[in-house]
Amino acid sequence: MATSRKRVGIRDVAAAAGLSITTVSWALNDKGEVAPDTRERVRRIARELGYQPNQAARALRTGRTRILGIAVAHRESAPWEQTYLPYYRSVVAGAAIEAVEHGHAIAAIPVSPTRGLEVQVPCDGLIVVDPVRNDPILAGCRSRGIPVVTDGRPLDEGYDDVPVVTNDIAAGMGAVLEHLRTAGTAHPALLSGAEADAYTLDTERLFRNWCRRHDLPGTVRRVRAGESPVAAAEALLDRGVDAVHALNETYGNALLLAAASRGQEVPGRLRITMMGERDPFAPDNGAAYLSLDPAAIGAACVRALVAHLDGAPAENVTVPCTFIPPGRARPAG
Amino acid sequence: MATSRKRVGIRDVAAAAGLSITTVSWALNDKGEVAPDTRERVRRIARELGYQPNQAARALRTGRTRILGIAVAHRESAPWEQTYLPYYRSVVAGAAIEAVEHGHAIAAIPVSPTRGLEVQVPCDGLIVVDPVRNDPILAGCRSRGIPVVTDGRPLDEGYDDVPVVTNDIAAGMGAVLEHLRTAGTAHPALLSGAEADAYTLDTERLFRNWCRRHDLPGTVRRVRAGESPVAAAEALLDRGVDAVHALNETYGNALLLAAASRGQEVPGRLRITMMGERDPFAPDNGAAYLSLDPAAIGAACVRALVAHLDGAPAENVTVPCTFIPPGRARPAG
DNA sequence: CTGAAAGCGCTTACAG
DNA sequence: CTGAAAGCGCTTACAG
Repeated sequence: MATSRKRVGIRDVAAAAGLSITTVSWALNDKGEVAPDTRERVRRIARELGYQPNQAARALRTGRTRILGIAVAHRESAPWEQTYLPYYRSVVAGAAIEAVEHGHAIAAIPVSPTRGLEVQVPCDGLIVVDPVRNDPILAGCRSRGIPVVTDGRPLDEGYDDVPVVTNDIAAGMGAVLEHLRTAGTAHPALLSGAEADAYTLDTERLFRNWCRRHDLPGTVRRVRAGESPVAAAEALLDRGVDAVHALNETYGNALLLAAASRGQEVPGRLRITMMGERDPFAPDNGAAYLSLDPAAIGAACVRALVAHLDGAPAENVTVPCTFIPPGRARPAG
Repeated sequence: MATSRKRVGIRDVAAAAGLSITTVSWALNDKGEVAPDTRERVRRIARELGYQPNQAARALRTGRTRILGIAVAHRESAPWEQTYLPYYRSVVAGAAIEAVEHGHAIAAIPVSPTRGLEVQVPCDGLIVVDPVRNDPILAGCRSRGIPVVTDGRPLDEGYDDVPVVTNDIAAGMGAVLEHLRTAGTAHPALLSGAEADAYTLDTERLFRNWCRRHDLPGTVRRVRAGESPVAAAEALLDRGVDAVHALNETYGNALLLAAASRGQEVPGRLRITMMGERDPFAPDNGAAYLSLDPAAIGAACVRALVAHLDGAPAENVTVPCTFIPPGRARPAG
């Protein structure tokens, strides 16, 4: 028998059940008033026929696609691949898993640095990761009326109505700096980046304020675009610092490498801390970690965006980070 | 002036240009025959009005959504978070970037282990990562006629028409085992996993065959579901092996941890190799890496799927992996 | 070269 | 409780 390869639609279900498509739609979507046994019968037939509603048609009709986009602001910048990508990947993974719980899916939205946002994907709202100064993505969403949630505070004016999910950098940096102070640092430093996002700026500000408060000579060194993180780390160590916090794992690993090449033991005369995800099964490398939990951030972004789409007022969320001192995972002895 | 918040549609563009929507659609999509200056004028007006075509309507009409789904087979298994997730994340990232080049977007498709595939996202095709035995996702796509590309060979029968993208495990394991043989191993081992996918099975087979060929006592130890990788690694080291290859970074790191707790130097009496992405800026940990390049895999999957959707015959792709001996990234001296 | 009209597959007032 | 019909915003034969 030549089974037609055409997809079964709501009409086919209606015909098989001897009902109108209205009743089928209502029975399947728990809308309107349908006799209980009719509802059951329709569902059974739909299942037997393998009916899958055409989501494009549904989206056209209802105006909701149940797709949430996720976009990274400084996607095309040179250091992105090594530094921000792992974080971004984890945010996406966390968002994707959480989205399922709310009946949504996550789509990665391409952002062209030249042409800006090109939302060819029909999505109900957008998660913008690490917005930068004069962010073209935020501007694009604003002008098109696309609901937005950001991971990281927008730096531009006029986005007070946007729900923001942030890492608790203040508490996290507090833990890091307290750790360094307890270890007796006399010359702390920060290996920072050139990207102008709230995370970078806040980290630098918190570091500087803390140094001022404790009357310590704090050095902030930014890895320039295109510069090797290892070269920057070596330059920093040559200035005689005794404790360095790194903005991300790439910079932190570069510091470890630079320290090793100079024979500086970590943690010893030199302390290294970094933002990053510590693999609990990896051997100790001497560094302390400030774990950001990007998957939790992604999940929080989804919850905030779904609530926003449902008309809830914008509410900001702060996700705690965890300080992991060196040697935590090393087994006793 | 009370600017209506309604989205501007093709009708608005047509009205502003004094043309029919047909001409507007053709001018914007480079279809049909439109006078060159008419085309330009339409485009300018569309730009001025900020017209963004409704993708749901377009998808309903054309039957193509320009969305590619990506799903992981054993998503819900317990060890997934630690072992497969990083790989999967990188595949998704690579796929997302490549998809842009082809005018498509990537959507993460949720897979319920109980209810199987629930494609609520309207996608033109699906990338299935690491299909397992009796894979419900593949079966779901088959029955619904959704075009598929897999990362990793399907284990089930009847998917000969599916394009497959694979890591060149054979060459990669060849490099790993040659490295171990040169180092003089007398008792090699493999720390493997319980997941029945082609990658795991092929790795085990290649290892066993090689041991047989070289007349060496090869030990294969599988980390059981729920078992601590570190405990498994310790149990393996207690059997007096002198070289271990780990299926992934989690297991590799567990081996490093177990070796450290036993005071076994790596690489020394004990050699450790693992599949995984070596951070070029991380200090040497003594292990050798077989780098899989998951981002390249993701990109290759997208290219294969797009070609498949365009009617090209199924063609398999093998992505090379790179062997990185220990100490590669350590600076001289 | 341009336009009027059909229709993609749904959901949802509205009428019985 | 059920059905006939409108319409979401596009693309595309078809007719001029």
